[in-house]
Amino acid sequence: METGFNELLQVRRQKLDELQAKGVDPFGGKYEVTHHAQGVLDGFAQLEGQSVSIAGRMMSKRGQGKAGFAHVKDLTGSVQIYVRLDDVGEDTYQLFNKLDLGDIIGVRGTVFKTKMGETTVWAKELTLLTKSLQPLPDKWHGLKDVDLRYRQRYVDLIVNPEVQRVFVLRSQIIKAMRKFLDSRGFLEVETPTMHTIAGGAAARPFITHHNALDMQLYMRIALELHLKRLLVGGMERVYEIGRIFRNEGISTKHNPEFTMMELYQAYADYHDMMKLTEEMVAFIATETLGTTKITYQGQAIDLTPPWRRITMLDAIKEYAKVDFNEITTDEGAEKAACQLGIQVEGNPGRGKIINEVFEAFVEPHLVQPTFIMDYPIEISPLAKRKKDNPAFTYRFEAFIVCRELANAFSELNDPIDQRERFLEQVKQRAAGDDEAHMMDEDFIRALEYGMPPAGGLGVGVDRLVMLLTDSASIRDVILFPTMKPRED
RNA sequence: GAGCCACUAGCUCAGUCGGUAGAGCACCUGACUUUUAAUCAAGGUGUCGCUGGUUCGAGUCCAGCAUGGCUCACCA
Repeated sequence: METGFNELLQVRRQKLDELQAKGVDPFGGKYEVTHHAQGVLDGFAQLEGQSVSIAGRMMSKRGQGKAGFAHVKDLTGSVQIYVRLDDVGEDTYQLFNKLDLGDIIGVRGTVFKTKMGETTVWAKELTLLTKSLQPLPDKWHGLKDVDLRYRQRYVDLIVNPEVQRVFVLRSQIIKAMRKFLDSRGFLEVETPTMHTIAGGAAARPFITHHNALDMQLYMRIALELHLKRLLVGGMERVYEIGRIFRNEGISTKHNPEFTMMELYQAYADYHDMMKLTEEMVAFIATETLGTTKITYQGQAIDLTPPWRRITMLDAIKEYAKVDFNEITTDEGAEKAACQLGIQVEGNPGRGKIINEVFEAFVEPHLVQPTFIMDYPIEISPLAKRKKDNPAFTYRFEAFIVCRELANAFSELNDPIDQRERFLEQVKQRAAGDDEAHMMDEDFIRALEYGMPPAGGLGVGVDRLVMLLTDSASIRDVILFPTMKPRED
């Protein structure tokens, strides 16, 4: 036997050896499952006295000498089994006696209700399907250690039922999103995750290397530029749900890799995108939760369309009592920000100052779903310029519980303007802003072939899942969040 | 990247003034043929995150480091 195990691990390995010595396969094979736990509970009226076979992990055991009870947990829930020496025979009863919490078993038996009124499977046969060699966490307190929960998510899923619920919901949310978009004629596509130019967003990329080509590659930071190339190619409605990677800080709202949905619709504008956003979120909520009225961390949120629409400047006027319509110079903007108590470093310019004022004074109020419209051009290098005010763009972000949920615009399809915007970004990059965009000549060339006017939308899928599952941390909606390795 | 906090048995947690390391669950042995956080009796589990320092003596005090959590910065 291997050494260096603590007593608990040694005992389980010893049991494994004993089972094998008796000819029992502790890591068995196929098992005919006719019912799930919840199905047995729900179907009691029809199933009483009938034979069922279930399989799952034994989570509790109460021996009573020559009989005993246990709970078997599967994907749907857990159901009690009743094992009696008289019914299963000496060998099987010995096996049952030796079972550990965490072992995976198959049980065939008849459905009945105990004296205490619990629907239970009265075992006629019991089969060990997988011996568990590691002890489970405390059956009452579960696994609380957050570090361990994320590192050993498999254990978290076994012992904390609400965790499983979140990830089932996540799957349903994404399914509902696809259903909504497919029904509106959007085509799902896949574009490269490794880019020669990391574009489409302001973010630091991960850098990797291709050996055979001996070249540097970036993990994508957005889906945008490839999807827009597809509009040029004539794919009028496209979307992608995909992983993107940003080499930035980790927090309860940020994981280095996360899931984004982006879509592009030819001949639409950002008003269409607002309508689509609110309808899609409402659809997903209804489909998965059965309602558009939800609670997030104790706050009541109403996702029912239409959502509030307000321009960034009007919102600032409302919450900060400053009208940037009347402040047209960089100097004036800087002065106004100073008066509001915002530190301005360098010469960020009016647009970035407006955005900082917005973040400080408006964002904390955006609890209910709100579209903030018309972002400054300086921070929107891929959005179409407003006809009546070229300092702003046809861009909006959707906010819920003070967080950005979606970002969208009427897409810039003027290649000459786009080149100038990229050049401005390149200048900022040269000045030390390593989150500024890179020049993408091929994207410009694509626009020169002609991209139809279009609306585009990006939705942070993880944040949507957080909202709909009432999760406080992004790590609670990502199965295996990024963690530093621990010295074991 | 900065500040604060946490880290003790497989899990959840106590640990007083610096003086031989504790409980519940889990585990082991026994009793119990409708229990349900089953119960009853008996058993003992440990690199007190790591490395140093102070001290006759450190889980406890001090310093550094690791990992995590929260807040902030960056960002979505």
